[in-house]
Amino acid sequence: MRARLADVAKLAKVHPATASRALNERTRGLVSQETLERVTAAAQELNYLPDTAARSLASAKSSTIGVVVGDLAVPLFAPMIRGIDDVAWAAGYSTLVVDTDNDRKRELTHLRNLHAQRVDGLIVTTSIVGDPEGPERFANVAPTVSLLRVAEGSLGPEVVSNDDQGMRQIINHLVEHGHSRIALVAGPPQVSTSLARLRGYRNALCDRGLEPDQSLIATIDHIDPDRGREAARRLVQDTDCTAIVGFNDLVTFGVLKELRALGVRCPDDISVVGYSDVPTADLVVPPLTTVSVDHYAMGAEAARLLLDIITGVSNGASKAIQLPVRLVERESVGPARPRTPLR
Amino acid sequence: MRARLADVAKLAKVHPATASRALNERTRGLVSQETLERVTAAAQELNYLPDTAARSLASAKSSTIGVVVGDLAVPLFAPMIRGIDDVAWAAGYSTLVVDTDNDRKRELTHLRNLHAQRVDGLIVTTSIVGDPEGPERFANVAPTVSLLRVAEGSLGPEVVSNDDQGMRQIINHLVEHGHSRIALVAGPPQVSTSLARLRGYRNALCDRGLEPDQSLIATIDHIDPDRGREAARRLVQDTDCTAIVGFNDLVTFGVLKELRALGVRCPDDISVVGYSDVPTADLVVPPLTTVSVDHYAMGAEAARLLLDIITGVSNGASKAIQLPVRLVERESVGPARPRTPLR
DNA sequence: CTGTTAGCGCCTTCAA
DNA sequence: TTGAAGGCGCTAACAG
Repeated sequence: MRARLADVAKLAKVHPATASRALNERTRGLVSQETLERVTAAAQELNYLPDTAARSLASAKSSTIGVVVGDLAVPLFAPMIRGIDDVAWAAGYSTLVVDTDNDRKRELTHLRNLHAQRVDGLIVTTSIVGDPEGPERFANVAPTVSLLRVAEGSLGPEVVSNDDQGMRQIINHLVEHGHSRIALVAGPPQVSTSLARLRGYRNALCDRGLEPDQSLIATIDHIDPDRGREAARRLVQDTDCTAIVGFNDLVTFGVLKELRALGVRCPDDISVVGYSDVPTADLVVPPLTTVSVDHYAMGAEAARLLLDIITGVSNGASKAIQLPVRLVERESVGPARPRTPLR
Repeated sequence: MRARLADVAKLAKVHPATASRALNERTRGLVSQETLERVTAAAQELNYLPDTAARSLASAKSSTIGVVVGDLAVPLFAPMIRGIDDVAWAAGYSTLVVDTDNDRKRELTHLRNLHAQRVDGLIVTTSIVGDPEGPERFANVAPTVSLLRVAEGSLGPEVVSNDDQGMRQIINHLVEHGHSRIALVAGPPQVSTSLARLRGYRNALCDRGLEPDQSLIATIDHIDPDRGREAARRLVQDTDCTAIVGFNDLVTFGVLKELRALGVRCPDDISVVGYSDVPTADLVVPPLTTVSVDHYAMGAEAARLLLDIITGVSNGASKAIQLPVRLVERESVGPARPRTPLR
């Protein structure tokens, strides 16, 4: 059978309580150097691993944080989770990630489980804009940090990328290549990043003295390459745009595909820019110019923020962190070439 | 404060033990219909959620299975994890997935944690061929099912895809298009799928009366698009191959990219086939013909197998499940056109 | 079918 | 600095 604390204590010839103190980071200071060594040695020898269940029960904390993700298949989550993991682990916390498949019912079930696990905190990437009970549902389980997507309006702690900056970089880059008819494939409005990027797009255009033209904005209701294709078709057929900015890389892949299907060359006829810099962005044709977001850093930052809140270092009230982004120039942007709508 | 079992019991006017029985799937039969209803109602009313830690401690089982993954960013893991999740949940088990970043030290740390969590079982996707202590390291923690990759030689339960069938389909497809000089970018030999696909390739060629030619096999030491590029260059320059089969889609994306860089058209000059059918496989140029593996099903199957072992339904001894695969024809394969090495 | 009685393995007061 | 005692919330025998 596995070694228990009592076994370690016996081997070290101390009381279990003392062994406990020696083995716990936080209480280690209460123990003499010598016993500490004896206990540590004994634990090592017996290959002792504290039982997390017992520990949670006794200490009334799980040392676990829950991570709620909408779709693990979205490539940006992998680095993000690693970022979370790394700082959580360093602080002695485990991480429990659940994939809701973007399904409300699944989310609820998972949330119940996280609740039952008594997670000490929550990192949520599935916030919906304007969802009134959303934030509460999470906060009801444990202190929550919103990551990537936010509810907009709730004032909880959050970590997002600086989409205003990102859009500005894109627009500047495009304008420098002579573009002035710049179209946007805007994401679904219930996703906060859609709004943030749309705002950034408008602001950046204005800053450059360009009038935002509503007809150049194609809004999609689903983050999917096919919606990107449809949007691109409309844009190419109905407008004289010389550049298309996609909501994110995935959608932009669809844009690229449709352009090809339409016989429109990129970047010769139309320039294209994505957003996120997913790993395959430089594998498509042409390699996609896009905005690189440091998802690992975002995850790490969110974990740090959450741990500060959990441990009481910060109350986290309405602390909002915005991480910088960076334009990655590849081959999908070229000089503007004036064109007329296809039909 | 949160409701405890005692609160529910009091409200339902029964003993806590009875409430416990009523609330547990397995012991529910031991309780009268009427008390069951009372207890359920009380639990509902108090919004009772059993404390998993206490439950684990008392029952000496965590109802949790650990999933060890090498790199969450690899797209096939998302559906796989969902498959695992779905059947695990249905059986009342939670799932704890850890990303080892393909790093041995990280794997060890995570394994320690899973051990401390007292996971009831393990699904491992990071098995290394010929690693003698590998299987033991895992088995030491909990009953283990190998998924996707196996250690080859250990006789534990495992779930893999039928790579022999997959390769056969690819080779047949290619032969039907007139190819006979078919090259293979073989994966790293410590990965079991590399070996399985290599075997499948050889077998399929033989079946078609084609002599396997060692010079047509380029082995890479890392699963990475860039290695795919290098391999493709060698193959194109040094051999007269008219088709290239990649170890998996990611590597094959690199092959495609290199062909383009070399001015070799696909599929006009050289046909290309991938493996796995990742979501972006039809977004590249040309859309990639590849073998579709049902990763969701693989995950589900693995979870089922593991649960059978945990619950004693099966001893699982050397049970090996092979899931069928299916060729997805897109646009990267065309008729063979004889060619000479580029140099 | 239900109540009683003991812990599960650990942490955390309290005293010494 | 260490030992003693109690309990975290639940399940699992065993009676009844």
